[in-house]
Amino acid sequence: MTGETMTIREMCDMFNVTPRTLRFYEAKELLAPIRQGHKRLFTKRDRARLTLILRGKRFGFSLEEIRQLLELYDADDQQHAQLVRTQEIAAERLAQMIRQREELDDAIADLRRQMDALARMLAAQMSTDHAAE
Amino acid sequence: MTGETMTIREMCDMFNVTPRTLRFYEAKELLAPIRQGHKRLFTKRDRARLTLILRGKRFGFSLEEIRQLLELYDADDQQHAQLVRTQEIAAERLAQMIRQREELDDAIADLRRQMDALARMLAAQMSTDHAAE
DNA sequence: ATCACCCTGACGCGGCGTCACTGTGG
DNA sequence: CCCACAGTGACGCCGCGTCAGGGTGA
Repeated sequence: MTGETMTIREMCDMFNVTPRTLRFYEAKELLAPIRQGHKRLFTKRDRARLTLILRGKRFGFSLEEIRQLLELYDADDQQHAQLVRTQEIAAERLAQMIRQREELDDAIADLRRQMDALARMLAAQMSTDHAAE
Repeated sequence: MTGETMTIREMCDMFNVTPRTLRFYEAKELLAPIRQGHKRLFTKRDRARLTLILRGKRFGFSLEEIRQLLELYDADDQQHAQLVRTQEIAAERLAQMIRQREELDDAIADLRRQMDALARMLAAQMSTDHAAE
């Protein structure tokens, strides 16, 4: 809280994650907080990386894939080749997400059909023996 | 293959799952194949249950939830209360799936924006020093 | 001495994949 | 005798949650 670095608590509050998550990301080499004694101190760099990590997760990348993307991103200069590679990877992910969306739509339509069938069974029951109750 | 029962291979081919999956479902008490010696033989009942299991998975139910639904479904007579309960559970699932779809849509839109930004960076690069290459 | 927070193991879950090894029928 | 298939453990993966137990500073 010297303005520069943050404790684990502050990070958690800022990004809405748990301490366990931050420690896990460190173990997986996604973050690299410095130490004050045995305590972690998260730098601006960690903040930037965590932002990218959480964004990557929303897109459905695995942590290992995210680690590799961060590596690309980390090379001092944004080389042409790296940007192109990133673009390819993103395009693949997008395609998968779109497929996923189609499957989800199908499943939703299917579930609605099942629910309709259920509703019909209930209606049929009502109009027979259970009607007197 | 006496027409009545099927071997694990036949089941796998029919439902497009692996032997490991069928054994796992048995361990979780979702299926209950009979035995011929030490070999499994899957009955018509197993086929019906597996159909429901795979359908449940598409809807995003956990195997444990599916087990409970199969229990309801198994009670000899389709009691009114059971159907109503099933309807409630299905409605909750449907709501979750719809939320999930919204999140997915947001993520897709977000990824597209990121990709646009990337494309602009590449375009900017092209129009400067790398243009000569 | 208490309290609040930090730390480090280590195990658990869900849904299987993947060995390694042992029958068994043809 | 061999091969293809069946079986049973048991461990691995991913992304953490959740203890248990110990340290540290106010």
